[in-house]
Amino acid sequence: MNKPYEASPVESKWQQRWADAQLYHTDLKKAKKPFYSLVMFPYPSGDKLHVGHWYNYAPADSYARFKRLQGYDVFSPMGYDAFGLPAENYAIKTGIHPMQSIGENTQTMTKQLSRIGCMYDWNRTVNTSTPEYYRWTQWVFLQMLKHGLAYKKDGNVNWCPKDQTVLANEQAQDGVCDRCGTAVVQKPMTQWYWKITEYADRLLNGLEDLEWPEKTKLMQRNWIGKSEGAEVVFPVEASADAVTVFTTRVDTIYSAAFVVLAPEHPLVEKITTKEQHKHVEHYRSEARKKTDLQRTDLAGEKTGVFTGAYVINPVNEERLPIWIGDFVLAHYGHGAVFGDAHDERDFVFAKKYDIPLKTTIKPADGKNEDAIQNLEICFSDDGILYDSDKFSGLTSAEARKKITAWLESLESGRRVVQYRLRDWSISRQRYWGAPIPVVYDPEGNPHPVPDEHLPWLLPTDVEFKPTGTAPLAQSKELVERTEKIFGKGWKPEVDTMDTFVCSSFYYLRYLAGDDLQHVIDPTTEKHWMPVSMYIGGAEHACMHLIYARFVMMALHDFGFVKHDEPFKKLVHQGTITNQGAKMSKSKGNVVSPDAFVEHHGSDVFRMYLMFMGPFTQGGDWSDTGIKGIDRFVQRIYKLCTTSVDAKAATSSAVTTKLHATIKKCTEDIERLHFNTVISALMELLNTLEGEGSVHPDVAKTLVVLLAPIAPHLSDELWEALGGKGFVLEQRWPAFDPALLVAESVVIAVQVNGKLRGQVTVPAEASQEDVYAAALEEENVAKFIDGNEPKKVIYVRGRLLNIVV
RNA sequence: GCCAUGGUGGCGGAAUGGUAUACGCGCGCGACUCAAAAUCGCGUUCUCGCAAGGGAUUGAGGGUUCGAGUCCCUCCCAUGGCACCA
Repeated sequence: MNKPYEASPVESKWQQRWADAQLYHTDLKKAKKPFYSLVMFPYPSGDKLHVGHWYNYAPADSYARFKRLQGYDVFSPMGYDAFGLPAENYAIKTGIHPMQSIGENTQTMTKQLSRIGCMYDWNRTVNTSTPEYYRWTQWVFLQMLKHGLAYKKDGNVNWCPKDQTVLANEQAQDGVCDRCGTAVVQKPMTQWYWKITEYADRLLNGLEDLEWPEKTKLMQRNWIGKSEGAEVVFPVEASADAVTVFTTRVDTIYSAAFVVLAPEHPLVEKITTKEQHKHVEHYRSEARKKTDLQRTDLAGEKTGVFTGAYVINPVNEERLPIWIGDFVLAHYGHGAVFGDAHDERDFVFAKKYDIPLKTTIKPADGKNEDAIQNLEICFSDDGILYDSDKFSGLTSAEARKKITAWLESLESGRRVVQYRLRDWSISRQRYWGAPIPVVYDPEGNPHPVPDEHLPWLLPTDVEFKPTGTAPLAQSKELVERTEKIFGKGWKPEVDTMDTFVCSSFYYLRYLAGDDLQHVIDPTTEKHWMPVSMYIGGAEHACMHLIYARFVMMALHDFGFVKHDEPFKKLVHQGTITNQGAKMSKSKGNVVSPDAFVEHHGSDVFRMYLMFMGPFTQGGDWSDTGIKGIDRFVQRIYKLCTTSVDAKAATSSAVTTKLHATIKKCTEDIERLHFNTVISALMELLNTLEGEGSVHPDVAKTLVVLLAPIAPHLSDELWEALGGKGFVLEQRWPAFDPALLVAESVVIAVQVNGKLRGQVTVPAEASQEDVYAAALEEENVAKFIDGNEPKKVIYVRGRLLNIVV
């Protein structure tokens, strides 16, 4: 009687043996074939790991194990992105210091992570909230400052009234706070910014060579939002002032009918006439009250008011009224546009306010020409110019070039490139983050904290309750420290850094270990970067994944790293939902893996998640079917412990299946299709079970194929089969293409493309042989019905189609 | 509105232009058992037929091809992203 496989004791036994043998410790210096396998590090929350964590980490680990079996020196680290709001909010609620709760959370989380059985090298880990780590966050800031990429600016910032902090544009998409969903308001404030815009072109061009999902690249391209066009200067009538506008359609300039400024535009106050002053002021104060969300609500009608002033169109001296409208964005281009009949939005705006329009572009195909000229419909595509002086008759594309050149010669315009990307605001008025290492002299000028004072410690004598000013402002210790080092009257910066700064270079600090001399030792960086495989959520497409690229490029330019892209290959795992909704604590639909892991073991649970479907697809959670994986594990255990016999013969059918399985597993793990890897192994098991007994070599190969997806079980079986060492120290099997073809094959026989029978022939049979065999088939003969075939198509080893 | 991805049994899903529905779940029948669970065997897209076999079928409709889930066109639906960017 055979014993069933008992996962729990076996799994803890192997986890202990792996740890004792330091099996997952990678010697970075000695590695000959480095493979840097990285998953986005988690926030150490107090909640237990949920199904989503397992769905993310287990397949990533299986891929890393596969690479190790293929002979790579795999480095697979894990750590914690520990600064941030949740710990601080928890502290506000309970009074427990974030340092304490984070410390406890990382401990329990590490324990839970080890239950998955991942090959993490815990000799090198990071916790972004420790002084040893954030001294480097501060160092990066100082480097940015030194190289002119960090600056302080007054301006409107995205402000979350609930979290009482500033948000980066990337964190305030759709006008709501990405943490709590509260509507973001604009608030004037002095903030530190990093000049990510200086890297816009490189961030855009660098995408081309990255093995990233096209979708993600597209999202970054849209976020950077490069657009080429022209700047045109419109002098204000009877004034020395001028309005500069940006346009991508300078070919339409002869049809310009009006100009619209953003309500915040600095010229508004100066140019507004007495008669219009009241209306304009009223409109501006209303605009200020609106949130960004309201202002960008597409359903909302475009509104505006006339300022009473006019500009002169430099190309034809026409007088155009100046309006203000809140659909014009102050921060894009010059916060001003010209309006004309060839833009849908302008067209509607002009009709609403009875501004006279004229057309100067006609469609090349002449379609709807009358309706367009009569201003019944708006033509906004490229076409042919008319009524445009010497440019009449040109196509839009030609006209754009020539008009721009002409404007340049008149000094009334020039070719420019605009980006939608804005500089990264990194200041946060929160406690639980890396302090910005800056101090102010008595005159209020900022000075960097010199490197020798790093880490510039986060003070502990503060209240966590948000008041709208930074919590660090209350720290007596920080003020005393500043005065002691820099002198009387010097004051510390009291803002902390956005946590995305911490995570923008952590992949270097894993490699650096406890190196306190360099952010990363150049030899190690050269050898190990960029990350070979980076796995994480798609929600970071325009945040972490763009910041990390920017910081890597900057560090490259400062001379600290050789590479300028951090992540060569990127994959996003799919999302696991519950009843169609994303799992979240607030919805109360989070599924805990604990009960399943306890009952079936980690291997079964890992495989079950992988068996659900392709890794990048995700899916809706359901536990029906976990039994199927459990049966698979029991059967494979039974086969390897009771049916292995050194005297067993290996049939050619088994050999063919084995090599086909090796091929399938190799290819499908590479493309992260673990679901089909598992079904291929099930098919192989079905074949082997039909054999009675199995040769140890075959069983061992099966176990190695199983190793990436079921690490504990495969080591247990490897040992049971008398294998030496750990299964992970074996080599991934190679398949022999010659053995993929069975001795005899089943050929499908079609008549006129419809399946009418099957014949079994030797693999090397010729078309004639197969055709002859097919005619013997009663059903095939019936459908040919004595007709002479017009055509016979033979696909070797697969199919014969007889056309009559 | 624009862009992207997808739509296959009762369910999760599989399929280099070449036997659609692999693998698994579930379900049905049988074996073992006093019985049940577990396990094992057989069956399981729909439909007509006792059977042999026929017909239909990959969101809908067209097209290319000896042959289309796969390629092309039109449309419908779902999900994700972007969305006053001049």
